[in-house]
Amino acid sequence: MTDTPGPGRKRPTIYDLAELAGTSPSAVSAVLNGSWKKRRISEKLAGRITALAGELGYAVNYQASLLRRERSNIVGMIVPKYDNRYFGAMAERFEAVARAHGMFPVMTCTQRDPELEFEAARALLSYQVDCLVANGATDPDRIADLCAAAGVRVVNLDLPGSKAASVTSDNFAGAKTLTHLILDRCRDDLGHAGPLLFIGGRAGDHNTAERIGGFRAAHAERGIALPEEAILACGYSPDKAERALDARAGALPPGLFVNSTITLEGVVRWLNRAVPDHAGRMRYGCFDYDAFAAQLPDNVGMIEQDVDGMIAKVFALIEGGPASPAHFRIPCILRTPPLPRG
Amino acid sequence: MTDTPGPGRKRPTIYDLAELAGTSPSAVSAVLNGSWKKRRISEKLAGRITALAGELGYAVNYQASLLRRERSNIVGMIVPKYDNRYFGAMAERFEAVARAHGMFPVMTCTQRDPELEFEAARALLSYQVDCLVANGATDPDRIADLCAAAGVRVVNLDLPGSKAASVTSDNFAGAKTLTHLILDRCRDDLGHAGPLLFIGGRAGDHNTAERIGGFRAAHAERGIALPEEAILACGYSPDKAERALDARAGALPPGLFVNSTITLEGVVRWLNRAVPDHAGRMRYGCFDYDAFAAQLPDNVGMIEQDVDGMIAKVFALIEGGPASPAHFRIPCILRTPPLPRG
DNA sequence: CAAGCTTGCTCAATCGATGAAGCAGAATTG
DNA sequence: CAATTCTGCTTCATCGATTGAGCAAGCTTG
Repeated sequence: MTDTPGPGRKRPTIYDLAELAGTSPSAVSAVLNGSWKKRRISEKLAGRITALAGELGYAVNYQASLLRRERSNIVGMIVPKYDNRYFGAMAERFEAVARAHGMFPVMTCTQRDPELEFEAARALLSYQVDCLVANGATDPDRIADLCAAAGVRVVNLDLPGSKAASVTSDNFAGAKTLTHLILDRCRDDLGHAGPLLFIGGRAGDHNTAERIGGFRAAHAERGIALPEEAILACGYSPDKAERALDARAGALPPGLFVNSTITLEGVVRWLNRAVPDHAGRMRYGCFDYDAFAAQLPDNVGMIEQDVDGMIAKVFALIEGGPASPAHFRIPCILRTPPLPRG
Repeated sequence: MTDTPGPGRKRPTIYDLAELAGTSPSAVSAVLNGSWKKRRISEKLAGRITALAGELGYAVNYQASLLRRERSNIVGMIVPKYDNRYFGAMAERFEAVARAHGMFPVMTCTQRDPELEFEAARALLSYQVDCLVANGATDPDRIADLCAAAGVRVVNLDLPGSKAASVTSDNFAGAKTLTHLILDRCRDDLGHAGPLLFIGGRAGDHNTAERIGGFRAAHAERGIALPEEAILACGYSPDKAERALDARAGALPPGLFVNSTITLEGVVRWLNRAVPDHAGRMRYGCFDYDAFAAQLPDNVGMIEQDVDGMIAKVFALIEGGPASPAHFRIPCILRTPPLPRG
């Protein structure tokens, strides 16, 4: 295909192609961007140019192309992390759906750093995104202000903001459902009436707060009093969970609501270490999904966030008319083990 | 900060700022891109322009800026998938290191589709990447040709190619080490001399082939004969593993080499279903890492690929001089359970 | 066969940022 | 005080693709 490939070569431009084909740059441009029929370029010339472009490995310069167009068709998303199932799936789904809508997705990972978050948003604006998805942004309203000044639409994802439309999981409802399930199983399998222990996350965290709300609501609906010590918002990491459990006074209730698989990792480690005979004598559920964690014998259910549903809603908002700062809560999916255990 | 934010606004340009500040566009440009000292713009004017830019939420138009510069400082990477730990970690690490090197990372996910792979590479070229990382590309040489024509450097990652430098895990050595470990534990804990069963992956797959090579080599080093049926390259998915195990004739050897955590999921499911009393009577290892899988009682070790090391090598190649199509194999990390089991 | 339409192109302005070259006016020097 | 240097700007061409306007040749039509 390529003549004599080698580094240090200049990328061919429409001017190069025009000279080689003995025609004008605008004819080349029209042929290569598909507007040639409209611009009455003959099939013959079009064929010649296309073939030449193929030979030279021509690729448009978007920098030049987009400078001239008024819409870029680029959708940007900032993401806190990739290396966990939830945000990884978000990133992947976002890409696929953007492409299906004829847009070009650009993502950037902010490492949960609020300053980087803002800089990343500005960088994406500089790439002339038509639209920005602020995924898990700690200060979405600051980003919304920036985008408003640039006339760029924003949608918040995973964490809500007040200045743009927001799509999140229905953390409250999901947590309430899961809490009821764990309470049911504690009662049926172990004869334990509650309350459960909530572990993991940060109380200041919006989603954790909503989940704690659901956790409390489920207890309230059953008339179970919930002492303050029943909420251990000790952070997410396995180590923090282990240390929090070590530091806890009093007997461990046999029912646990674990706020993420990361935390569950610490919980399992702690159980294996500190409660040698725990097998079969605990019931827990986790707000997050992991295939191996789902197979742990005393795990009675996991909440999986509906990533596809959330991304679909995001694109509906992007395509839809002028966005009001509404908050859409997407129901979560409860995953229970295939067979009942005893 | 912003006056009256609202959609449909035009992004401010240096021309807008120049008019508002009563100065020329090039002064504004110089101030905003930091070259103002060199261009002898007064501190006073610089301050005025900077303040104005802040007020209006100005962000450079990279399309225009990059069109004028000769290097873009954009590094592109194509990735097969995000939603697994390995490629998720790759993506995240790639971003972080690119930023640390003062480059802007752009990634695009190819869904393991060879055609999309090529199109994605072309799209990244259109974004004027200075350098492209072809991660897990099924046809890296085709991409290398395309890039050579554009004078863009390529580095292959995870899967090697012949026309550009390649960085992969040392799959052979990793698999050999893991095989020896499993054989040791089979002998010591269960009195089983081998051979093991290899399960998962596709034999045509470069990395699987290398791992099978390591698996064979370990057996050969111990003088253990390895029948053909000991290699079950049945694909990666849990279902395929389950079905392959169902279809297998003869007794299951007590030692397994599992080629990925995805496959392990199926293996564990099958064991739970088809071998009720398997606990404590099996030893297996997995070429891949997952925190929960690591806690499975009969799992004697997992191979974690050294993502940080691989990405570091990739950037060393990017920064380094003219790249020869050498193949660098990065050693894997063996992760064994913290406490010996019996 | 002149007037008008169609076909198949080319011309030239434009998008926003950049930076070499240039140009007043002030400051310094001999 | 003329010559030179320095300061602090401005002017303008440029990057590559796009697109409205224009133009020459060929074809219709009355």
